[in-house]
Amino acid sequence: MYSIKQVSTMLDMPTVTIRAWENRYGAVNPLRTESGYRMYCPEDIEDLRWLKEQVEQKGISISQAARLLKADKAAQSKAGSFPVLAPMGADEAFDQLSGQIYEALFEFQGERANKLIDYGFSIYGYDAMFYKILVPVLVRAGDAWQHGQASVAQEHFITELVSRRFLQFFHLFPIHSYLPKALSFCPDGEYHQVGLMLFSLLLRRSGLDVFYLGPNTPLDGLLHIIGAHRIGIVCISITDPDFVPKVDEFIRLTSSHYPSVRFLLGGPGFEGENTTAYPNSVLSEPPEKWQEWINRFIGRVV
DNA sequence: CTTCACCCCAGTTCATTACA
DNA sequence: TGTAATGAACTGGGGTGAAG
Repeated sequence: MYSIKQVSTMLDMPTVTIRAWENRYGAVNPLRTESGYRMYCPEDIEDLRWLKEQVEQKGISISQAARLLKADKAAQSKAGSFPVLAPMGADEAFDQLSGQIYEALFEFQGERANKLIDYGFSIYGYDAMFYKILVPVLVRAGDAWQHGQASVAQEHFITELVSRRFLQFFHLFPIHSYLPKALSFCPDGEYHQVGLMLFSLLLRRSGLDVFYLGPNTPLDGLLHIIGAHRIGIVCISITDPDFVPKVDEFIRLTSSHYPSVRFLLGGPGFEGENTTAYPNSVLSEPPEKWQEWINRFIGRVV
């Protein structure tokens, strides 16, 4: 949860304007502390960001944008808009929603998938949505593609849409300037970014400023970025061991210019022995331990 | 067609009070 | 002491309608 000051900084909006939008148009309805202070959840921040975009980029008046937002939310909450979840355990509910999102995406029903995802965020919050619902969607899409049960187009469509939803959250978390900046990417030719994206999001949520370059990133020019922006940690993910020599060479070159930069290597491409000249940089922890690893890392650098 | 007064909308400022 | 809440008031832009 975030204070109005933090939201103001994140969205580059004066606090008075945020209050005016709430009081005049009911744009958002943040929770309050016992003393009456506003506390904004990620969904409130997303709503404000959406409203700001409508006003600034589409020229819609704030009153009209707020009406659109309310109408959209009312439509989403209408009975029948979403399958009513039968009484069940949390894991079953996660599996069911994850399955519904996957099936919608598999059928290229992007609008429906987005509404299901919005619905999930409003019900379960973002932690559960990431780990219990959206990550399984990505894993299932990857498996289906590998086993020939999904086409390349379907796998790309699913990955693209879910990735966009992930990356929206990059801008929501406050940055702690005392923490090192991170650069994360998959080298050119490597297109599988799911693990990298998840890890980068965790870094971002922990307060690091993350330069997320995504998949298929040419290595030329990265040295300049690392120097110009004083990058402290470089995260590289590959699924294919064939990329290891190229990555090793990049690390060697970067370390010769910037010895203090720390490298973090992840993905199936680094699994197994003797795949890289920098085995100490390989993140061997499973995804569920990544947050603990980051907490330990931050504890060491602060 | 132009001018002017009026109104509405949206953002901002200010004063006051209370909390962290 | 800085931050946040509330409410009133101010400001500027834009739309509208009457009068000339």
